[in-house]
Amino acid sequence: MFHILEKRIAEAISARIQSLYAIEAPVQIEQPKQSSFGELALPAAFQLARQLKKAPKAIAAEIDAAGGAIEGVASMEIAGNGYLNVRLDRGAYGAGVVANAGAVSREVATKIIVEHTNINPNKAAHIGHLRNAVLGDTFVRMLRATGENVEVQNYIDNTGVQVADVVVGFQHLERKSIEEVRSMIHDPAARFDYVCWDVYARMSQYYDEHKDALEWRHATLHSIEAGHGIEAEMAHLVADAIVDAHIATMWRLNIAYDVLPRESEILHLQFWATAFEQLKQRKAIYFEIEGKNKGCWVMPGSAFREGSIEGDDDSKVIVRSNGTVTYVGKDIAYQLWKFGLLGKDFYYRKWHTYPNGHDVWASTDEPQTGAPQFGKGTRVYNVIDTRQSYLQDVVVAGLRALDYNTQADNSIHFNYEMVALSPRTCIEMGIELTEEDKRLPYVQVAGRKGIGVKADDLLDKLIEKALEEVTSRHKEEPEESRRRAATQIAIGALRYFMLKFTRNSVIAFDFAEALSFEGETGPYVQYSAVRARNILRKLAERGETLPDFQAWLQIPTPIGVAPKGTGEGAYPAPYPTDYPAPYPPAYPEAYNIMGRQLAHEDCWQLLLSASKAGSAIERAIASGEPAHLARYAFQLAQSYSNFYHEFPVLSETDLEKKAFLLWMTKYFIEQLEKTLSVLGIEVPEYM
RNA sequence: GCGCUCGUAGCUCAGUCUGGAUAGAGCGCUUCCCUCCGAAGGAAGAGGUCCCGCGUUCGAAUCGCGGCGAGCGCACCA
Repeated sequence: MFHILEKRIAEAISARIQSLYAIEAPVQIEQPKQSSFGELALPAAFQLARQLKKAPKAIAAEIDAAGGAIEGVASMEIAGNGYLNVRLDRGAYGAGVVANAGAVSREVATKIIVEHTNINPNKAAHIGHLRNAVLGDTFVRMLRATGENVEVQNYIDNTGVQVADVVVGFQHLERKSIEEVRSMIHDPAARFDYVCWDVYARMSQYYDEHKDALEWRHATLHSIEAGHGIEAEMAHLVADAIVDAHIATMWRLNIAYDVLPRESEILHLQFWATAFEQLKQRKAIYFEIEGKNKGCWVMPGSAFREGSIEGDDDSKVIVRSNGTVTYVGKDIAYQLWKFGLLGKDFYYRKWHTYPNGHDVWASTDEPQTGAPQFGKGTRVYNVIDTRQSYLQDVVVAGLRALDYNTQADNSIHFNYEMVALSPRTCIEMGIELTEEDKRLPYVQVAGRKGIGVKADDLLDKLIEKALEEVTSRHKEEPEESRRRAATQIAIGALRYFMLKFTRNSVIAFDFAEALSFEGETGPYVQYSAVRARNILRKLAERGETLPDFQAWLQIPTPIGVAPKGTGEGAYPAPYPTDYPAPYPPAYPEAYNIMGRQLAHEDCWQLLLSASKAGSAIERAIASGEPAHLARYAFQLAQSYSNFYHEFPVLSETDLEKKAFLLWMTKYFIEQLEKTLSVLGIEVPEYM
């Protein structure tokens, strides 16, 4: 509804400017600084002031005087130094919202790929990984909410150094046999991902003290690459088990995947060999015959770095002098596959079925039947830490060098800053800090040192605290039900916490802050939905039913776009004049009632805010900031709090008013729940 | 050294892309509000050199240049 008005007003004002000054200008629409200024602000006069050499205020006055009424607009006024502030016609707007005007659905044929999570399968997930997964998952939900077809990929580096190091740790430090590792995996109490966390940290420390131990790593990597030997077997065992652990952890947060492309198949199916041929043929890379990169295939720095001169100083090695490919090389091949440009595909096997019936598939090198089609996207978002910007630039440069410019343009590094730990939280966790560290704003997470907060631990802690809070308020409810509510609250708190910061802000993770359920938090937003639902529940308990407000307003069903303009049809003018309209409304009864009820500021602000859910999602996609949608949810909840305190709905004696307040409550719930579901947050039954 | 990002209230952050109205929110602090649709809430208040300087502009937190301070990158690791 809101975007219809925006468009209509922009067009009308644009036409006025055209006829007044013969200037073709796109009209910008802003939100006024204060709600008392109206609903829309047009800074058009400022832009024209320069061209016309006239005071903005005078121009605004001319534009204001230039035309007749705009449908849906109650008044316009000149404010500040030349703003045109627009007040909407509340009756018309309200009637339009009830009639569900402007609802659109669309079908798309193209596919968007979002790659996120991508955790090394060698230890438990930590809070840094959570930021990645929550950002990625929320962005996926945002895209899907607007009708996009989205495929979620989680890349598994199951053959890399990090997995190898855990294998080395099990063999040489822990002296564990394959059978012992297997039995740990099968014993849920052993918490295999936690075991690996410690083994990895210990092994990293051991390398620091015994450089010759690196031989073990090399031997293990060699075995993994060759695909046989006890090391390779254990590597697969470890990686597969940890992938399962990550899937389980993320599922706790309502995060699921469609496909797991694995590095092992990229190797075995020779993805790189195919990409290598393409890169050589197109001369995107060349064989270096001198300098420090002698004997390597390199991509010149000029390909991916602005202002770089040809020379080997900042060129990037793609194939090492020993003939093995670097990570970036493999990533170029993978990116080509995502766009369907490699001319090769994986085979797939079903990896896991989620409790809701959704399947996640994994790549395999053996032919299988019955798998869906993956890859072949038209746009690709890679949710990756901003520290890898340089490498992502190289990947995109690879596409460009192969003349895949459209795909290069559609390769988006959805970057974000890291999650660190606040010094206070480090101390709480028993991590030793120097005096210098204590004065820093944050301390970096380091998997090699075992410094970090495990995702499952954090979630458990949140659930425990939420359960205390829930129990203190609902002793009468059964344990299972309280635990369910506590879990939903914990997830709401965690997801909101990860989303409230914009992407390029470093999060200094702090337990006290993350465990807070007050103020700008997920639980605050959930609470407003719970309170609204309570009203409807109490209504039913009293034996009353929710009035059919649409029928009350004499708006015909089925829901459709309101007829514009003349109000022809079943509701002839003249309409009652207690809420005068500047033009004949589509639904006179609705127009009157809504106009009357929405005269209350808190009602109007809530309706307006709630009606913007759709455009909030679109704006957040446009800006690439899930944080903006989180903020919208919070503001909508705040708006409801004002409404809630102002209007005791159930005790209202005026029937029209009560019907309106109940409808308002229901509409708010619908819009907030829609927004929360895009944020991946559920609303508990009670809290 | 080069590149990227950041510097806004005591703290944590929005706002900067696209310049415009008295610079916002949450936390913390000070005072209030439960005969209840559960206060995980609400009302009110104190709190700002938008890092500094110069420039562009009718107008700069926002754009440009130069400083200062902080972080992150710049492997034949991933």
